[in-house]
Amino acid sequence: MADGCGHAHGHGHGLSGSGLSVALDEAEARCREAGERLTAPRRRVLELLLEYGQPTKAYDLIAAFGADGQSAKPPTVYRALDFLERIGMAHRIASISAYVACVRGEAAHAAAFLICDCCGDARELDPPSSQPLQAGAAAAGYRLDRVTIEAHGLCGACRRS
Amino acid sequence: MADGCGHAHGHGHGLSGSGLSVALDEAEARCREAGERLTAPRRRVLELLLEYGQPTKAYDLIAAFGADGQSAKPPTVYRALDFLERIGMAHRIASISAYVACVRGEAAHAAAFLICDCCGDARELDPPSSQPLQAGAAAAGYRLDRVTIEAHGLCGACRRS
DNA sequence: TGACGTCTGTTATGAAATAACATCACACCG
DNA sequence: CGGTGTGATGTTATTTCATAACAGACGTCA
Repeated sequence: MADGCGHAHGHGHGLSGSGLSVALDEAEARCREAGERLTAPRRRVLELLLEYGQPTKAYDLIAAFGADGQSAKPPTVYRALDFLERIGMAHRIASISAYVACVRGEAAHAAAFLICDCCGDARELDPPSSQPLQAGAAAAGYRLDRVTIEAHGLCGACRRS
Repeated sequence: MADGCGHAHGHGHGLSGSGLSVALDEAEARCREAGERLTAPRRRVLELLLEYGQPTKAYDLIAAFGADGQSAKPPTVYRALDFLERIGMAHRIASISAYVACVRGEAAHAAAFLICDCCGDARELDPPSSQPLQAGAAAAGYRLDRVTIEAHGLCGACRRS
């Protein structure tokens, strides 16, 4: 978490309790529909991401993976993250090397993030129309596959303090 | 360079010879105007980026840094990259952990990239209007600072082969 | 000329991600 | 039911990417 601004961080918007269970069960159902399996490690990583509700480092997930305080091995978590990303239940925010859960119902989709450089929190937006970008891509001969927008700045809470 | 598509890569658009010298001299002039110094390591890193003309890994720059085949130490290159990025003469493309020179005349600016997942080449576009994004940010209470768009896909050459 | 800010050189370490391979679980089909 | 193939996991090790920390050099401006 980028710091240096002297105020409380970690504003909590994560799921817990029944909200978490429900979200996980829905995720499992969505996977089944898509012919995919939400296996134990995948489910566990998704659970952690949903609990945290903010961009989380892969190694934090690795450290928190075991219910008993045991770490996972890196590939376990990275593979789960790849899976979740592939089916659109998580995103990687490359500019901060972190991962967030995504509750949108779509498979891998374009994503836009507002990222607070102070508290490290992020908010996912509906991406603005990619039409101008598509036009630019076509003009350059490119065929686009996936687009990510990462917008850095300060969130309201950090801006005011 | 992401590969696996069985055809030639490394389509060459880099600077060399007098074009390179001119670009470097211009860069030096622009720095001076801005009250910044294009010191030797900074100039060398910019030179390498301009020569390559495509996204380049930091450690490739490190390896190529010395004219005599000697490597630089990582901080030397990372500091130069930070500087070049700060004044808008280079960009980091986070999704592929690579760096590119930028010849636009503006200080640190929003950037949009088309990135070919096959040959690893990238093209910088004028970013589409950030207005919808700014609106979303304002609604969420964010004040934006810098925005990067990274669009992955296939370039014309790779798509056809 | 001396004090300050900035940049550099260097050593060392930390953080992020993947390679490679053996093993396991499951669906499908004969 | 048992074989077969595909995909997922467990495990060890390594690679790749980036920064911390500190000493010394350089320029500049009072």
